[in-house]
Amino acid sequence: MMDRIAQGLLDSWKLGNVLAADCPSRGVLSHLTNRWGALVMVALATGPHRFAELRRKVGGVSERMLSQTLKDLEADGFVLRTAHQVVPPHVDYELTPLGREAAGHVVALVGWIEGALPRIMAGKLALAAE
Amino acid sequence: MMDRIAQGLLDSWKLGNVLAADCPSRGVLSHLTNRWGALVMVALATGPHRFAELRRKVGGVSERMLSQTLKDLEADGFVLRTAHQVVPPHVDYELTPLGREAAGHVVALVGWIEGALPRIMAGKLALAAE
DNA sequence: CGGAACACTAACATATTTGTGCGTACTTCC
DNA sequence: GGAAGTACGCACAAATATGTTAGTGTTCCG
Repeated sequence: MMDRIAQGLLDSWKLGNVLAADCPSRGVLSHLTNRWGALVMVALATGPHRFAELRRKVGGVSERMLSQTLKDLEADGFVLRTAHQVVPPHVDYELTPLGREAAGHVVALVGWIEGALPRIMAGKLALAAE
Repeated sequence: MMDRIAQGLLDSWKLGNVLAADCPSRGVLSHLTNRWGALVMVALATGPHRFAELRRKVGGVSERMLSQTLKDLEADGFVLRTAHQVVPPHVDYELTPLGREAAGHVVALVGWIEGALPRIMAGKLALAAE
């Protein structure tokens, strides 16, 4: 059933594309799926955040990586950066409409992983025990 | 609207988890989202494949990376490896039921990217032109 | 009989990603 | 007055990811 759905999607989208080494979608995919991209999207899915706020929310990210990641996502048009010209700097990051669509899928994937985690871990234990 | 949905999912799943640096889901996420993991899942979504067949289908992957990726996905319980004991080796890879669930989300994300690519590229051009 | 295909693996070299520490120009809090 | 917070950029180091090459043992093909 899932196979039929997947096959249908593959056919309708002519999904040979990403599988081709030189498709531009590879770049976008990597921004959304590298170590921090997905996490930032998840964090932003709940609304606008300031830089330091994001940094605290996404556990383990360094300032450097966060700004890098945000820059990539901004360049892809997923994130809107708004800098208020005040003296202690104040910058807001939020998802664009396009970003919200992307975030929906990322959140779905991440959410599924979390939900399936018990089953995944159980499978790992079974393999390890054999 | 999307925000409300995302917020709801986040709350119901207590999604602080992935955002926490030490959640095991981080590992699974990285296997599904690193350079080749997602592509292999997409390729396998259409049915079982042999090693060399996958290698040809996923553009640009080296033998080393492919076997590494497959091993990771197998360890997560997403891929089932079946080795037929014949003399020119013959090994089949296919998604497990769990893997099919995961692949559904990955295919959805990748598919969306391909569909949204025109809009994404248009946005990039607009930014570059300014 | 030479060569390709199969499904890998080990060793090594390189590329890319990520982290760390420092500096900024100012303000607010104690 | 000293410390901390703000949103980064830069240079350098370390870690990780990826690629390259060569090799395995057999069988089929020309």
